[in-house]
Amino acid sequence: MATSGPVRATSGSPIPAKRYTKGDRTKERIVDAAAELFSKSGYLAVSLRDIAGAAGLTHAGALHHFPGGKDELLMRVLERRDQIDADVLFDEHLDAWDHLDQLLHIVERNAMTPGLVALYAKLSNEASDTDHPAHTYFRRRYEILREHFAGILGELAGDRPGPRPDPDAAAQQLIALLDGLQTQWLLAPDTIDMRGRLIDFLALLGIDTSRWESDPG
Amino acid sequence: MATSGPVRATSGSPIPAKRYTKGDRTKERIVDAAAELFSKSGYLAVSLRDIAGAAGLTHAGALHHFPGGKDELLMRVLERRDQIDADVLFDEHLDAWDHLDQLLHIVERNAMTPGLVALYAKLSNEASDTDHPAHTYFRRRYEILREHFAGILGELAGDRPGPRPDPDAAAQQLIALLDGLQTQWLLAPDTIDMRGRLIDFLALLGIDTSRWESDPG
DNA sequence: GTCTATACGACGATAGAC
DNA sequence: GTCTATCGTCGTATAGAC
Repeated sequence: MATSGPVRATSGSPIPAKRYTKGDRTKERIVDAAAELFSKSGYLAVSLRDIAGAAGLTHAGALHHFPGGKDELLMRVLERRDQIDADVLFDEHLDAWDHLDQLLHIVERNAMTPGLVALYAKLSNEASDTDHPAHTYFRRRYEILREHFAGILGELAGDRPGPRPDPDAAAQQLIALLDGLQTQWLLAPDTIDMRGRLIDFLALLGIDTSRWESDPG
Repeated sequence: MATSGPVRATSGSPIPAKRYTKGDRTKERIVDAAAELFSKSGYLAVSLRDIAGAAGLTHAGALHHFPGGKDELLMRVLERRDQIDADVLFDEHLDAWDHLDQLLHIVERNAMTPGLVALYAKLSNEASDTDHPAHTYFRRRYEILREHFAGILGELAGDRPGPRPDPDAAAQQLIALLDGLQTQWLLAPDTIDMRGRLIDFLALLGIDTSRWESDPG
């Protein structure tokens, strides 16, 4: 970190905050277009030419900004979305109950953005191949989520009597339930109430779910 | 069904059990190759030329036997595998406890065939697109599974006291858990004990899991 | 009925001109 | 920074040899 600044001694201009070049704006346009098209049609059905066209250039032009090609573009879309969730999930000022509230909110929002949910669902399974471009990304993602929910569930389990289930195992189950519900919901949206099944599961864990009993207002 | 037999009157030979033509054998070789390649690399990464090559002919030759192309080949692979599971899952001579035993066995077998598990996991999420070749297949598959486990869980819930959860909702949760555990297990096999987490969940439902307490012998 | 040869359009990707 | 041109591969389709 100590060497990140410009150090050219002979030049009078230290190359300062030349933020937001034309290329940066183009990059953003491309990622915007990619996010919208991926959300609507998934990853595989969208071509680089489609994305570039929606952003107003050719596919070769887009490749100049994202040398990694379609894969890199995908990662940028994922990271941007993840940042939003991370901000609400990992707010350290919140307690365990607030964190569960946030989870409920994310589930409710997901139910309104099937495109992006489908993208994540497809990718998290494609990425099981070790050499998939998003493999380490998803491995790490699940690791973090598991740790996060294990902490929350462990905290809440302390509130009540009875046998104490392993919080890490419960976190694995919770995440698995969320993913699996999405699979069924994407296939047949009308038959699956993701929010309801999540609350059911929390109740099975012995958590007081009365605060979420009625439908979201 | 009444018209399935040969009816040629003038010929002395009624074209009887001329089973297993050369084409049938070729068909089988192609499906075998497709199953192996799909299991190893998924559906999308495998080309029709790869499959045909592994079966010893050109891609055009394979298209003669499967005019539906790659899609039809996929369905044949899925149907063949499903037949095996269906035989053990839907045996009407078994009671609810036996059915859960069968489920445990399938989970244990799955833990030894990651390729095929990965194929199913990827496909069931790809197939969320309405026009995917396997969409209706998976929709129906989940419908059947849900009905199956709802019956089992409803039966077992009757055995014990306390509040009666909706069997259909519990079945959705059970299937979701199985799918979601697979996703995590495929990404990081060492960190996930699918059998253990399944038993945990059954215990949460109030089912006596003492019969599965120790590791499989 | 079984299969090869060949061609089409679209894809991801690269090289090099402007 | 963006383009055109080009490559190899994909799924698919058709004609015709055997």
